[in-house]
Amino acid sequence: GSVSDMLSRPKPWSKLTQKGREPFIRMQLWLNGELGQGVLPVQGQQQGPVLHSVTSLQDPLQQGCVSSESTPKTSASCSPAPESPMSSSESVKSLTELVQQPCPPIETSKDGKPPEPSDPPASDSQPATPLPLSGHSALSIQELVAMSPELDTYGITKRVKEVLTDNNLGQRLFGETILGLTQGSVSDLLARPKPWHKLSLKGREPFVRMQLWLNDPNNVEKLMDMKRMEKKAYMKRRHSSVSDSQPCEPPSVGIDYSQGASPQPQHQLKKPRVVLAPEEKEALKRAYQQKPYPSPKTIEELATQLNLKTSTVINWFHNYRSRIRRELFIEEIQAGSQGQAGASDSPSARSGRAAPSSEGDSCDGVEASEESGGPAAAAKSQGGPAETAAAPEEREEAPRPAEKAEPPPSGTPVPDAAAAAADEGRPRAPPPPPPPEGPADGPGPVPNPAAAAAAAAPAAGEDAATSAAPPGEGPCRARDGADRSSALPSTSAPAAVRRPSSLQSLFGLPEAVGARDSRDNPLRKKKAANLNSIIHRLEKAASREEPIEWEF
DNA sequence: TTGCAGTCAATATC
DNA sequence: GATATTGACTGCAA
Repeated sequence: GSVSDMLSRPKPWSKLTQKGREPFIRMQLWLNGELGQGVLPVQGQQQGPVLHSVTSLQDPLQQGCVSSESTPKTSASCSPAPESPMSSSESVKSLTELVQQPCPPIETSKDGKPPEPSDPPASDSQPATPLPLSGHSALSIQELVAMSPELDTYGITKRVKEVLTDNNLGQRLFGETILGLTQGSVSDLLARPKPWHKLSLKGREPFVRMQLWLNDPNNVEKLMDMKRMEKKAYMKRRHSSVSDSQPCEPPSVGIDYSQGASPQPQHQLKKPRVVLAPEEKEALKRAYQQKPYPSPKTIEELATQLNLKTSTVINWFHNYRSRIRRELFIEEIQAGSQGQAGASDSPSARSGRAAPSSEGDSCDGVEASEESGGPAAAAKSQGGPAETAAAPEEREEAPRPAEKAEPPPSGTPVPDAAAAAADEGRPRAPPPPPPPEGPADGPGPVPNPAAAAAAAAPAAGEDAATSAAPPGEGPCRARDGADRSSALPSTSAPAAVRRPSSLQSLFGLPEAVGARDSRDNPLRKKKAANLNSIIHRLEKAASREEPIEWEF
């Protein structure tokens, strides 16, 4: 009966208690083959050990995150190769060790990368899988991910960034060597980590890897070695190619996809990257504001009017929604941590980030923030409607320059921002032909895309929506204050509740939540008001469209 | 079929 | 040269 219930109505990980997670861990182990023996000791003596191990496993990861170093526990060599039929308890145990060891299990050798077998030590058995994981460690990672306690993704990335920066290590090297990801992904991950509970198993993997890496006392040295080796290899390549007077190919490790065949095809295969013009983006954003989930027909129209492929429009919406969502997460986290510790820690990290980084986008985030009203819900409800709701809020952000990043660009718009700002400012967006900017920029591929888009976008009725954002501006963090409470849920709330102690230190956002708000009170009030209107509109929209549980 | 999470990889910026 | 941004793609789930 329990099984049936569990299989048909599994609770989300974050809602489970330690005990409640156990069955899932078992299932995961089973799926991984670790419990294949079919002799899973349900109850009985074994149960004890199993549980014990499982629980104990939490520490390694957490510790690290906290700053442990405490017990580098250098357990012998890493060779607890699971694989072999071992009892679940054993397997778990081995994992624990794995994490604790100053292990550096992950190494990469992505294609031509010179990575050399750098530290053959760790890799015992199995040849590495395509990814940087070495043999069994790949398996272990997955298991670790499955059983890992909630990790402070923000804290982890923060530390990683610090370590990388302090040691002058690049994201590319780190990503390819430690995470098995490309530079762009690493950058994105470090800049916009999603909260643990919002991550899928796969999405958690990089964080577990990072945590393991942070726990490795020799992490930096190892990377440095890699760096050196890479340099050497590069020099060698260069030398040889030069001496051979051969036009050396791009340093890109000469991936030979082209092998065998002529290198030509490669070029042809390359699709030129589509780069949307600012006007086009504006138009799309505007359309998004009115309808975050446009119908195929609308997409079609948009594509036509903007002279883009429908797939491009579709992709754009997907990406935009998802990125806005992420911005939201970050804001929540940052807000949380800010409140708590002021800037202390890593000045660079947070502040730097917040401001400059995604500027325009962060602003998007901003918009996102406003979504907050819904967003919270959105986040919570996973996408769906909530977002829709949120969306309306979106106002175009003022893309570009720094200032906007700043706090109170509100009243006074900035050049381009102006347009956008205008929109917001100008209540009821619909009235005024939305795209004043179009012209400004000059000859856009599309005559008046924005307008077109706007037009295209149904939305109609709730123009209100558009206007949504009152003078709000305060793009980023709008929601903070007000919404925070509700929004936060995901990220911190649950966590905090669950494991206060560790989490606290890990996540660094204690109950301070409320406290920090004090900072920009004025703004917050405004935003709060903003939220109200947003909520109002959302509810309206809700009634009209889909049923949702609006939780504000 | 649709939406989303994760990524890649080409570009843009710094 | 390193990092940030972003359009596109893959795989999965509902």
